[in-house]
Amino acid sequence: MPRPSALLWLRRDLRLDDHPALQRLIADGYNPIPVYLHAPQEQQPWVPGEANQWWLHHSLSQARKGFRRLNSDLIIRRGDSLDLLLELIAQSDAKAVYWQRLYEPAIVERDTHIKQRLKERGIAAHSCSGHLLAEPDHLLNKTGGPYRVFTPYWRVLSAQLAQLGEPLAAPTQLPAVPKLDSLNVDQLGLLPQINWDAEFYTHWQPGEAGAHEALHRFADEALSDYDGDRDRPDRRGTSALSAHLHFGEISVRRIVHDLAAQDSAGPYLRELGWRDYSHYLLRHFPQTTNQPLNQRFESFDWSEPDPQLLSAWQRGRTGIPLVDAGMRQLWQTGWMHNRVRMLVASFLCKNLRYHWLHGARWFWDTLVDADLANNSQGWQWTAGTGVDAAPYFRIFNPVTQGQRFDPNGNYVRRWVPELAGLSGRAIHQPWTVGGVAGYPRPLVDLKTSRQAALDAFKALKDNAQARP
DNA sequence: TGAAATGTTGGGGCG
DNA sequence: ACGCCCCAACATTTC
Repeated sequence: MPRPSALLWLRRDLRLDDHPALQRLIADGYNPIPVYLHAPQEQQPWVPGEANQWWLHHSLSQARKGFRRLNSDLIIRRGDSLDLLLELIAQSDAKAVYWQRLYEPAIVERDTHIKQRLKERGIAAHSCSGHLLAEPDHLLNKTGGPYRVFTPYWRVLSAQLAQLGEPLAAPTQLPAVPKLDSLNVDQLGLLPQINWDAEFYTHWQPGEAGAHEALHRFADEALSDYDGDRDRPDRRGTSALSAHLHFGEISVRRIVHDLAAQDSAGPYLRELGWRDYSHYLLRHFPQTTNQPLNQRFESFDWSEPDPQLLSAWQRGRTGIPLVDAGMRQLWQTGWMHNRVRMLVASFLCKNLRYHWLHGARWFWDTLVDADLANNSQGWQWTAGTGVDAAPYFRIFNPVTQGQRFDPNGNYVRRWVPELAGLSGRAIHQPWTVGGVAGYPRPLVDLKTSRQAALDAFKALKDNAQARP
């Protein structure tokens, strides 16, 4: 008797290597039918943005090639996930569905509902771990609540890394899938309508092969100097694995496994810990995609955004070189160096005093690695409204930061070519040499806007004390 | 995973 | 020789 089939419902686990859901499906005696169900509407109100979709298009194409190379396929459909699953089950006589768990609130709710509906119909539904280093529900402090500070959380998580287990090898062959209708990736309409992504292609190689290439590049060229170079936007000191990780083209366990042998891996593993922590926090505080975790900030006096100022920030025309360099790098490549992300965020939330959601929404649309957990926690961290967040008074000075982390001005020079002629010292403060034709004067004064932010935060604090 | 203001210290110039 | 001032360098405090 032939083996029965089961659906392998791929979502953001577009890989063959170290794929627990795939391996468990096979171990349970099924033939996998890999499917991708396009249903962005189910992620309201955070429907994936443009840059994210660009990456998804290419990641899906690569994943489909990967499965076909093993004699399998990836069936692509669009609609309502539950309807599509039931339809596929009827058409293929599949007996079970396997998938890898995700932690965004809307997806958790959907998956819970789907699991229940499938079980009612006698279809086995198995959600597997694999996206994170640890299941958020399994790490709690002594009082049974979630860790609200990163360091104790990381102490516990990092102690568990030794017991992560070996990554599961990719299959070398898969059974053919039955004849089923499938869309082409093109038919999902994921690529932008305007020619905005042209430069993306020179920076990124979406897909599992590109993910492993990036890991090797990082391990060979950057990991040993990571502790110092990760803060240098003028160098290739970071892993640039974020988008690959977001789409599950490589598993975080694979990364830890391949890097942990190197003595210098510690600081990078800690950054992976921050990734897990963001997902952990989102799982335990699902409202933080739209609301401040620290409720005191509900009544904070954010400024009403001036559309022109907001647009200047978005497109890198603020007159602050390092801020503009970062925002242009984002617009042109779909990515921004992490230190510069903190800095442009600090500028928006503190110097302009705009609500962090304005920044979070822009990042959501323009980052190829846009990830709801990382994005929400990152913005709340900078705004000072989150868990273990930067205190309100920690306001970056983009001039000082530029002199410290882009000392020769090469990063600014690359992304703000109007300033290329200035020296390393003047390039972070062109107004001190009379400005540069074609480049705006600073839209806000760093000193006075900083003071205004401090005053606003102080008012919030006094207000809180006034009504205990 | 800050910055700026304020405080302290110690060497050197100078009367 | 000594006190005084200046100021850089560093440390501490405050937001």
